[in-house]
Amino acid sequence: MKPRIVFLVGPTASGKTDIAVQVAKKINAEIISCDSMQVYQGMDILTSMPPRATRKKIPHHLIDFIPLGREYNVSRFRREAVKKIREISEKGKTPLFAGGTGLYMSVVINGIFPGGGENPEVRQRLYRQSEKHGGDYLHSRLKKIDPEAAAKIHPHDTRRVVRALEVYHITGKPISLLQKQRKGIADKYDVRIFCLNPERAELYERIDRRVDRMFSRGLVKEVKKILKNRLSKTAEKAIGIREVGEYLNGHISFAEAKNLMKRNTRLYAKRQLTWFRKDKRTRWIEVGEESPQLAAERIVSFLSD
RNA sequence: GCCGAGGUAGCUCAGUGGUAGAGCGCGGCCCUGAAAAGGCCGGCGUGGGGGGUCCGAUUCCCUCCCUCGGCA
Repeated sequence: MKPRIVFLVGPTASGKTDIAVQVAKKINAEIISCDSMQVYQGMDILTSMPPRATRKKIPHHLIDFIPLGREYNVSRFRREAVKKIREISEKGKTPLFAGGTGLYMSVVINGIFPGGGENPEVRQRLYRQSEKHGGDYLHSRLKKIDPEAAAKIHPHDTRRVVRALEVYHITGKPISLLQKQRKGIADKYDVRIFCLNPERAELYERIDRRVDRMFSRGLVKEVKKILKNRLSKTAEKAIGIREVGEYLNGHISFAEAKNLMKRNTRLYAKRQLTWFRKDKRTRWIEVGEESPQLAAERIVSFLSD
């Protein structure tokens, strides 16, 4: 029998943190965070980090361990996650991934393509060219070396066009070819995916409440402190940093900052849901007003299927 | 009460004698080394009510209602 790995995902503010802890207790699991922002240290309020007290009771991994200025990415996450899976399994426990970053989940399950490191110089040069000659210029170059990728990537999606060219520059192979050479864990493990799914209106209310709560818990102060650091490309993109920053430098009002944060979080939640709809193995868990314990019980009951 | 401006998408507003758009919102989607990022698609509408002119009105005319500003 294959060892089991459980993924508990869902849009932001859907209640993952609490439910994950309850599930972990019931199935003797350790939690591996699957969240691109919670890896960073110093963003407790901003990322609604699970409180230290709960992390003490149930071990949480890949969380709160990277300085704000250090670059972090899918590849590092994948490597570390795979290692954690092994370690937790060796202890006879179940790895329970909990978080909202769809790409990170997908890369753990489906693998990452090989040989695609970064080359900052090449990347920078490509972005400069894109600015100078317009987005279509790079896209037409991509068309020549990798028509398959070019057909898939929209010319305006500069980030992906640049990445495809960068990979070709580094490896001499088209990215579309490399991307077919991925090895995931799906065949070695019994992968179970659960996605928390509050009703949309309810989700948006929860998001609003959460943002309000962040402010009352001292978000402004936290962001002020964060902004004293040099931030990695990822960390600086956490929702709230720009909004609160603009408030701090007087460009927008307090109320505007708050509303923008709510709106941006809603848009983010929508994008998350699109990700989660993709994997057809996903079991959708409708959540409402019930307690985390009850939701966890329902999830655990599905595990014996 | 009088004068002026205006009532068009959920919101802010543009436009036209041949039944209407834009931004935001909202919905859907794509995604593999920045992913809380980046990108794509979708108009979702009794054009304030009623009447008139016209082949045809959201557009012109009349009237009523409502909102805002000024004067009383």
